[in-house]
Amino acid sequence: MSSSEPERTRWSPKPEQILILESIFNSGMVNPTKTETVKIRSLLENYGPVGDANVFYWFQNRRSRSRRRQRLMQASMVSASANQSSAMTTASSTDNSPAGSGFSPVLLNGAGEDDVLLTSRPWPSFLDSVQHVSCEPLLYNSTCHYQPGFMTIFINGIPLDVPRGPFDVGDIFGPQFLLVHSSGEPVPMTELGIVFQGLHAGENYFLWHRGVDLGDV
Amino acid sequence: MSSSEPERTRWSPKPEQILILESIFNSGMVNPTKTETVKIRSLLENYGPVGDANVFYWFQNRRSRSRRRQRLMQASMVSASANQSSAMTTASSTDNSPAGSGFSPVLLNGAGEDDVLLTSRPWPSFLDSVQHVSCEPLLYNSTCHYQPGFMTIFINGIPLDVPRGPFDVGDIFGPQFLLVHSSGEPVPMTELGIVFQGLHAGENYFLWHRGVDLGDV
DNA sequence: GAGATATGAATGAACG
DNA sequence: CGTTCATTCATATCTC
Repeated sequence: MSSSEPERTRWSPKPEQILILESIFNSGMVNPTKTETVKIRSLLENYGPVGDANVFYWFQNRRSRSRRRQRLMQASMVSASANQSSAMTTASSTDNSPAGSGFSPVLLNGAGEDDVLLTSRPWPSFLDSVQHVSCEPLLYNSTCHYQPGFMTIFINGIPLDVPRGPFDVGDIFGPQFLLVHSSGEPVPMTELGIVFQGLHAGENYFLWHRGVDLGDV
Repeated sequence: MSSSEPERTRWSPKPEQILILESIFNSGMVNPTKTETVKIRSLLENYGPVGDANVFYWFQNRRSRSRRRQRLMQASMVSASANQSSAMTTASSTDNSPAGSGFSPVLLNGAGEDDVLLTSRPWPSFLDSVQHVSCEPLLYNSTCHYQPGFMTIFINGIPLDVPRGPFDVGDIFGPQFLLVHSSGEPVPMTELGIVFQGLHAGENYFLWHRGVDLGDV
């Protein structure tokens, strides 16, 4: 009977899997090839059942929604010139970063140690010693303490307001950190630790602890 | 402390905003473009803070749930269609309550039924003696027997194809019925029962039995 | 004020 | 790739 077990369950990525996927995406690999997809899948399998299609769809959706959000944001910016007061409003979520939902630092290694995926990119063992800094476009800050001249970034999912323009890295993050763009390029700063260009909304950075060697990844 | 409790509050549309959204949806614009979404958003902002994403989600959910309801309704109606000949020519002022299937005949007034909610209208007791005619925009006709020149309407959840243009009411529904728009206005027709303007996709009508007095609601 | 319902938000899957 | 569908999660609202 009727045994056609409906059982249609769609894939629900585990937190660890999401973290891996986000890390990969934010590292710049936004559109993995078939081969890379398979590698990623095998990495994810250490944390639960997952298929290549799931990985494929995940990246497809991630790209799509990332762009859509940017588009919507621009559109709303255009008409935002009208009403000052309440300005940016509600809606929700930027993206991921389930702040405080039992996430820990960064950890990426853990399981599939051997043969880490991303051979082509500066991806890392030093990952577990850095902080992930995500500069969300500040689209939806319904809750916030937003104030002009500042932007909200997320460090490992925890929000923090920083100046939009130049600022002192040591002042904000502590003297032991450098900022590295997700591309691998360090953010230019003076020897006094002043970043002139500020952080770019929508980009991802890493807070790199000076003690770690970046050269040999 | 410090508990910057994210305090994620989700958008709660104001009654005026819901009315606007419902009006737009019922006028046939069930899937606004991005540009239209932005315009709608700015319209809604006159009554409270709202973002593009809210509008986007609202329409997406509205479509989805409208469809789901139609599906469920049809499904539960199927069971009831066992005997009775063809249909609706019998003004079912009598309800046959389908044993505990949750749904019964028409009743629209009941709870916060979906399409109604415009409380300001002359909404009446004679409702339970009429047939609910919903003109869904025929968006999703994957299943259907759709053919050009016709549109699908739902009478108490049962689909029926009618011409898009003028048609003879008596011919389609039987001589004892009039069509009344959900606003309470009868649909204009000649004394021969010909409706010239046809039915408007997305609108809701009632098949009104001529024996019932419309005057005193 | 606990449970049921309504609904905003999110997202996996898939279509065109 | 943009868009849409279906399902699920989370929370607001309602009811007893």
